[in-house]
Parts: sequence; C-alpha cells; structure tokens
Amino acid sequence: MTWRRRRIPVLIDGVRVQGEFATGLELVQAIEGGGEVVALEYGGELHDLSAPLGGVEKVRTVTAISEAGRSVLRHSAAHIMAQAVVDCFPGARYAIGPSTDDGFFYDFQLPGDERFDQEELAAIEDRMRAIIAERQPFARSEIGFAEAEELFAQQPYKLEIISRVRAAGGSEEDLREAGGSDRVSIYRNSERFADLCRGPHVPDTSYVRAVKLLRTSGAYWRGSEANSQLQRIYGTAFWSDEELEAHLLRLREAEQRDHRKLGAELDWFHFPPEVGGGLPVFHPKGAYVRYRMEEFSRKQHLAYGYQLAWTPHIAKAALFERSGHLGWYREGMFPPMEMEGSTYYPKPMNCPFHILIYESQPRSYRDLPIRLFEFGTVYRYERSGTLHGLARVRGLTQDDSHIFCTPEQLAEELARLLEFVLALLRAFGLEDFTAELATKPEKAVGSDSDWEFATAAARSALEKTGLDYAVAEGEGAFYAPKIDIHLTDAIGRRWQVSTLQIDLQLPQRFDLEFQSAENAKQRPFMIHRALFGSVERFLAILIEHYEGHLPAWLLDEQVRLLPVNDTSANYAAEVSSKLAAAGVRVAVSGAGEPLGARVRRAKIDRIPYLVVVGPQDIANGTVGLTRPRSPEERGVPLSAFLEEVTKAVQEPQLLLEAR
RNA sequence: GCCCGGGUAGCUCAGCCGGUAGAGCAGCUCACUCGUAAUGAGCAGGUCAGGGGUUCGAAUCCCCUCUCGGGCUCCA
Repeated sequence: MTWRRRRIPVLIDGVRVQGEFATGLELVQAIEGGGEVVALEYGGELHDLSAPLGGVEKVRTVTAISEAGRSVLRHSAAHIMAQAVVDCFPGARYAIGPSTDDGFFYDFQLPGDERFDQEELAAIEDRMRAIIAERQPFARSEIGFAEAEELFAQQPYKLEIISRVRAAGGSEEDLREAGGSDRVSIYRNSERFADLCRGPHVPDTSYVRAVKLLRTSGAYWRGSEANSQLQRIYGTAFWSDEELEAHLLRLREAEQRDHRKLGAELDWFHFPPEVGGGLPVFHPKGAYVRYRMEEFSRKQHLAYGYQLAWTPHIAKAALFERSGHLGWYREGMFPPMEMEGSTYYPKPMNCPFHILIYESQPRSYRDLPIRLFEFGTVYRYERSGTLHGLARVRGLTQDDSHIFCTPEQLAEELARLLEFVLALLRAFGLEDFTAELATKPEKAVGSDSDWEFATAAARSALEKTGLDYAVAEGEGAFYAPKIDIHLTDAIGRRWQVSTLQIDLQLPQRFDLEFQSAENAKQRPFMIHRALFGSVERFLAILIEHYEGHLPAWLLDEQVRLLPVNDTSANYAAEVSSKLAAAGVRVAVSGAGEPLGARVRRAKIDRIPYLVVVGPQDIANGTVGLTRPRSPEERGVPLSAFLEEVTKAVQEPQLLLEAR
C-alpha cells in the first residue's frame, strides 16, 4: 500500500512541524528527542511508528519513559521473551503476554509439560539479549482468519483467541480489538517468530535496552482453575539500565520493609502453625501498638457522633440466612458448628448484628442518623495460597461502622464520613490518597433510581472533599455503590485502606424502617464503612510505610535510656522518673553490656528516642539525644530535652470539631 | 485449592557422590564499667517438620502428609 506524501504541517504535541512524512518513524526523526519516541497517539489510539500516517494532522508522541511508552516497551519485551522461549524449547506453546504495572509476563505450555527452572531463566534472558542485538523489526500485518488459523496451527491458545474474535463478530468493541471484522493483526519479528497481537510495538527489538526476568509461577489459562495451568515468566524492561537498576533497588527495599520480617524482628506478632494459617497472635509490643491504634480510633469516633456497639463472634444460621450471607457469601465463611440442635457460624461481617441493634426498638426520624461503631473481629475463609502476613488473614478486626440515616441525610453523612476518614488517616502520618467511586455492576439488586440516588450522593461527597478520584464503572458490589480510599506509601506502592459502601439491600432484607416527620413508615439508608480496613492490614501498611519506625505515640517504649556506666545509673533513674511523670514511656538499659551493643539493640528495636547519659551529663545537667533517623546530639539540656520529647510523643489531638 | 521453591539449635544458615550434625547470633554463667550499630571466655542447646519406603546404614534418595514462601488480578 502506498501513501501520498504530505506537505501540509503536522501538529506534534501541539507544535507545528512542516515536512513530508509517510510514517511516524520519519516524523519523529524530524523532531528533537524523537529517538526516545516508541509510538504515536492519534485518533484516540496508539499506533506503531512504522504505520502509514495517511491523513493524520495531529499526533502526540509516546516516549519510552512515559507510562504508556513503558507499556509498549514491555509488551515488546514480552514478545521477545516468547521468541526466546520458543528458541530454547522448540514446540513450546505461547498463550498471552501483556505488560503489567511493573513489567510484563508471558504464559507458556512447554513440551511434555516441563517447568522452567532458575538456570533456564538465565538462558532465556541470554537468548533475549541476542534477539535484541539482532534489531529484529516488529513488522505488523493484517491477515484473514483462515490465514491466521493456518499460521498458528500449532498454537492452540492462539487458535482459541482467533475463534473468540471471530465469534464475537459484530460488536464495536470486538471490532476494535481485532482490528477488523474479518481480519486479525499479527506482528512478525523474524522468519522464526510471529505473534497474534493488537500492538503497538516498538519499531525493532533494539529499543528494549534493559530487561530482566524475575520469577516463574503457575497461572491458569484465562485465570480460571477450570482450565489447564500454564507456566508464567515474569520480567520487567526499561528504556535504560539506570531505570532498571532503580527498579530492582526498589524491589530490594520493599523486601527490607516486609512487615512479616519486621514483625518477627520487632517481636510484635507471629503466625503459629498450631493456631492455623492466617491467624496471627500478637506479642506484648505488637498488642500495645494495636491497643493505641484502637483507643485512638475509639476516642475519635465517640467525639464524632458515633456510639459503640459490641457483638459476638458467632451467630445462628438463621441470622446469616436473613442477611443473605449464606446465599451470596457462603464460600467466604468458616464452616458451621452444631450445638444443642442449632447451627452456628463464625461471622464474616458485622452488619447483621448492627442491624439487630437498630431494629431492637422502633426508630424515629429524630433518632437518625444512628452511627454504630465496633472493632469487630470477623472470620473469613481465604484460600491457603492467598494468605499474606497481616495483609491477608482469616481472622481480622474491622474498625467497622454502620450508619443508618434518612435519604435526605445520605449525602451529608457521606461527606462527613470522607472528611473523617482523611483526618484519621492523616493522624497516622499518611498523606497521599486517591479515591475510587465504584458504580453499579451488571448484576445488581435494587432499583435504578436508588442506585442513581446513592451514586450521586457519593459523587457529591467526593467533590466536596476535593480528593482526586476515579470512577470505576460497574465495579461496585452487587448491593452497593462504594468509595474506596487508596493510599500510596513511602516507596510508591498503592494499598486499599478504607471502604464506604451504601447498602441498598440489607435494609430491605431486614425490612428496616423509621417513623418519618409525616408519620409514615420509611426505609433508612445504610452505610457500611471501615477506615483502617482491618486493624491487622493497616498495621502491616504502617510497618511497611515506616520501615518499622512507627510514630512514637503508638509504641510501648518511646525512649530508651542508656547510662554509660554504673556510676551514671542514679542520674539515669532520675531522668527516667521525670520522663515517666510527664507521661513518656521509657525504659532503662543498664551498663551490663558495652554501650555500643546497647545502642545497636535499641536501633534494631527501633526505639524512637535514644538517650545516653554519662559523667559529663551529670556534671552539666544534660543528656545525649538521638532522635528518630537523625544523628546524635550531645549536651542537650535536660529541661529542653524533657520538653521536646514530651511533646514529640503525644498522641495526635482531636482531629475534627466534635459534633 | 493449583504450579514452583523451601522446612537442619530460639534466629540466620552450612552440611558434596548416603557413613548417624556444624557455625554465627540469641540464651545462661563469670569477668569487663564502657560516650553512640556487636567486650571476652566458658557452658548449654537438635526426634534434621511428621510418617512411610529403599539401603548394612538416610538430614542426604523415593512416596505421602503438614507447614512456610513466590505466583495463580492485568486477556492478542
């Protein structure tokens, strides 16, 4: 196909460029920094640089270091890996190989159902480098179904994809996916390797400068256990070695922050096999941190118009039948227990219990909103392979609350709630949040008008806070639109913490009502919400975010006093009792061991304030002070030290005006 | 649950081709009294995850179970 050369100017990233460009490649060669461009965006889609420009007048460049550019680069790296695997394992079948947030993967089925091992990974990586050095072009072409089926005759997974595209036929989306109603697109790197792919790709393999294969795992075809398990290889690729190194460093850092490792090192908790997977026991120091977290939270809730509730860990089957949990959440529940002819279940959620409190007496509009709060421990069956330290457990404590309000109050309650969530999270020193509004999924209960009403309330609450939020269309629970709060930690990882859900189902199932001002029976709205999410998971996030150096107010030991020698012991005791009198939690580590060893111990224990006192301090009325993650400072006057530390270890103040 | 990799002293780990177990740290005892990340010496510490099998002989090889870790979300 030939295209007429164009003389009219093209707008590149908003800048007018004059010239004759048949393809994107020619175009980017004409601009500064064009060598780092891996694809172009026009007509709302990404395109190969090699694609003919046709009548395009406006383009945006996609550079290798942009997020979209990285995805292109990594997707190309995935193809290179597949080619390398096919080279190393003739007869290997390749399934799918997308880019991911941090890299890419590709799934394979090896001849004789072989698995990859570590040395083979290195060999594949070497082979990839050879392919990269060959500068193989990523050549796109479009072929008919029949031709594609012939080309991929030995590739059953590709055939399956082709037949799906073929069957999908008419819909807009499928046409876009497949690049045409009667054709599919393929990329050919060399005579030896072609892959079915929508693209785009970098112009040739040499664009993939820095690549690293990371791990292998099993993965089901199309993610379903009903299908065969394939061998997946994860890798990552960057535009430069420096970027790759920085990424690998970040991975090592993340390992250092692993709350499971730090939890053991700090002696905060562990998971005894005797108790069972996903069931943590908290040791004194870890239990203390929990206690502080929970007490702080309780205090804030009480000041902010919540009432406490307390409910048991198990209940009869009838309650969960009525709530519907036995219908739609049965697989997430622990198995039942029989006693005195009744069947009991450990609770997977607290809501049914709070509803029983609501309906324990007739309610008037004057009573609403009713906000019930509880640290409720729930039990959920999580598959053994999904358990992960405190971040994914089978017994967890939610800082759970259910708010019952009138329809008129809903928007205001949500706005208040969001304000409260953010204030609470900020009190723990967390700052970087985003929100996600999840809307009605295809399979949902409740009327459209209720969904619209609830979703609009959620949206207006989000607008009010000014928080950045994304809308996840159709991602809501079947019974509720929800707002999820995500937080970005110190090394850029995203965690979901709080969740706010507007329940459209339970008030109906339990036939909840209140007496309105017009003396009519009306149904209340119900909001579920957890701010920490779960205490366990939130603690895990704090540990990883702070690398174990949690804010002092949460710790059972805020100051450790180290007398240099025994003659300093009395002075240390004096300083210690002054601190204790001021409400500071302090311990003394006497001169039984050399000072260096005791300092080391205190640092490993991550005690925020380290205080060394010796003869010079006795003479001058001073202390030697090491603040969190700071160098030591000698000769700090005792009074100044007391004032500073007493202030620094204080719990955060009340967050919001009480209501 | 499934795939892969582990499980040796409280912790971190060594232990080859099968010959019946070793280090550092932690612990205990004694000495040392010290100014910011390990003072020295001594002592004690093990059903090599559990069970079965092969073998003259198993931490080591084979099978089963338990348990821990990496994945199983990203759809050409």
